[in-house]
Amino acid sequence: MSNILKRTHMCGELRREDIGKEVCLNGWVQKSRDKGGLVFCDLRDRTGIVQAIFEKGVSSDAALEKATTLRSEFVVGIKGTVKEREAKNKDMATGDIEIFVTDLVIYSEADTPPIYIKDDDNVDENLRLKYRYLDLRKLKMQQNLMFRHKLAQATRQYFDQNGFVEIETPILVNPTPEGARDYMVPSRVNPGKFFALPQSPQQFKQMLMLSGFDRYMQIARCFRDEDLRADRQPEFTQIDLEMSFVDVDDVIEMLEGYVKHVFGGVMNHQVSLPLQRITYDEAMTRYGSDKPDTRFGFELKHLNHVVKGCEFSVFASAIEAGGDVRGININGCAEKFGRKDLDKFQDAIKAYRAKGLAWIKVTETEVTSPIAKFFSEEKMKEILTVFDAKPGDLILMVADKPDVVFDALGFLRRDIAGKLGMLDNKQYNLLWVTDFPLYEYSEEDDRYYAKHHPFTSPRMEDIPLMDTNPIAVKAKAYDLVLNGFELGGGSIRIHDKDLQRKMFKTLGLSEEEIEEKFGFMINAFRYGTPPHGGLALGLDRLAMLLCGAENIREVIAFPKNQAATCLLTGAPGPATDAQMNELYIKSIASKE
RNA sequence: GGCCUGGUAGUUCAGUUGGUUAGAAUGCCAGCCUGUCACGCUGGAGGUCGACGGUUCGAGCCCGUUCCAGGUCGCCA
Repeated sequence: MSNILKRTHMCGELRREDIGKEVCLNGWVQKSRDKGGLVFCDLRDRTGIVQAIFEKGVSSDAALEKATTLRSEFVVGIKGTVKEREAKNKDMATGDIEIFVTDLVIYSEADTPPIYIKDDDNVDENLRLKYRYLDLRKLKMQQNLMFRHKLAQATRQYFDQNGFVEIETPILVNPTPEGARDYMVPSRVNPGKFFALPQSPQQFKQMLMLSGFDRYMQIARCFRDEDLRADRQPEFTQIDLEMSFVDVDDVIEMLEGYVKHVFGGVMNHQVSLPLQRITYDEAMTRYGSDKPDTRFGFELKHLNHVVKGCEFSVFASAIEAGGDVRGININGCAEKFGRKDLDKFQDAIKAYRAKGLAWIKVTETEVTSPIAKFFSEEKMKEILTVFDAKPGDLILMVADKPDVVFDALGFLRRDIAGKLGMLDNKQYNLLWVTDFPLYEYSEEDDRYYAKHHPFTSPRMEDIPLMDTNPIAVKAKAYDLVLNGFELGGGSIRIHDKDLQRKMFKTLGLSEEEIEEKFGFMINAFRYGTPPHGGLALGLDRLAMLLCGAENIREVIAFPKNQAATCLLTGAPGPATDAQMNELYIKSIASKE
């Protein structure tokens, strides 16, 4: 006969209405308090915690005796009666009731765990990942993963209701020459050849459009062998979708419906549509970022026309070299930040290759600035006018190459807003950034790369510029941004074989490379291709932001650490000589 | 690859100008306790101060090297 108690309820669900019921619960001992003959035991499962009580006369002698041996994380089953508490606990959801236990089964005992099973411990990440199975016992982690489940359910529901078909695409794919580093998988039956794990299902979903599936979606695992960040894992999950016979507005409209559905459904937050749209150029000039956080101001101002040819050589020479002078007005903070703070700001933006930070403090009576001596009173007034400066304001300026200026100021405005407590995490500022450049230029490699990916369609009117002025070509590409985080991005794709070939050529691919890597695609376009486009959203990142978590590991059950290893299992591990031989891999190149 | 922060008891941390036997809280162990819920009381165990080297009469502390972790820049079509 089984000694497993048949569960009647979950721990965290019991309430006043259940008083009088006979219940069976299974779970982990959160904490046991032996008062000497009277034993309190907090029992935990994924729904919450409930107090059980063992007392002479109520509990069997055997149960009472076993109860005194209970320690944290023992796994037990109890049978008993729900009663109203003598002493209620307002801080517990189940605080009005407790279980008077008649019978106790100890399924397994537990050593003292190396980490505490409670939400607010700030134990080392190392230990959390090594003992992930314990870390995941925390109610917070369980709630995060259950939230993620709901998010995925809501996602499937919405796209199903809108006629999307969920289709799985391969995990073993062809290595790609462009883009992120691939995770490589050697092929045993094809000596010397390799699969890659997909960075995204991009080409397969486009093939599905060619096949006529019309609307596709997939919650797809993707892999990129790049360095990790707080919001970046080497394997991650995308909500991937593609639609036929659409242009930019159609995809955006479909996604806005999704955003409303999800925020309403899992967050109980009403999103008003349509969402704000700004162009890439506007995002950069106003916020210094292609994923602007619009929960606060501090917008960038352009100063070139005012300070061009001025005596302050840093400004003048930056402009002469084709660069920019821009700044932000930190309203009312002239007194808030002292010399030390300003030095720290300057150090911080050096990470973005900025060389220095110029500042102006405005008070009722005077203007203080280390660069004031370079400007006439008149000029200074002009500068202040650009920033609409008022007494008490602090103005920060950077002069450098345009991208350095944007990066530095984009960082500063958000960093300072954070320091000033202006980042309200209950506020959800969603917006679209549109009209991205099709290309970006790499000085290092002296060539153009696709800013999004090489299947992105340029705006029709910009096609002639692909040969003459590539950097000016705008793409039918769009990103969805939430509070300064890129939730996802997409584009209308090229569906014309000649245009696709032209695109590859402008990226510097040879005929042979085009044929080898993308020949199937250009060939496929010959047989009737619907205009199509789509988008991919980062499910992990979305879950993270909606949970209010600051790290993506908080919403992934078994994440990798910063070195892209799994501390729980030790992956990646070595292969045996026999395995290596079978895969025709001779030796490991030394890392020099 | 660069930069920043950190590494001291099972855990989270403190550790002054370099100076006796390295502390606290919590956890753990034993005993007591019938209304606790951060239970309480009494007692106890628990340390290669990340590692190696150097300076010094003397190093947790200073110097060098290195390892590990987190954050970040580059990178992430």
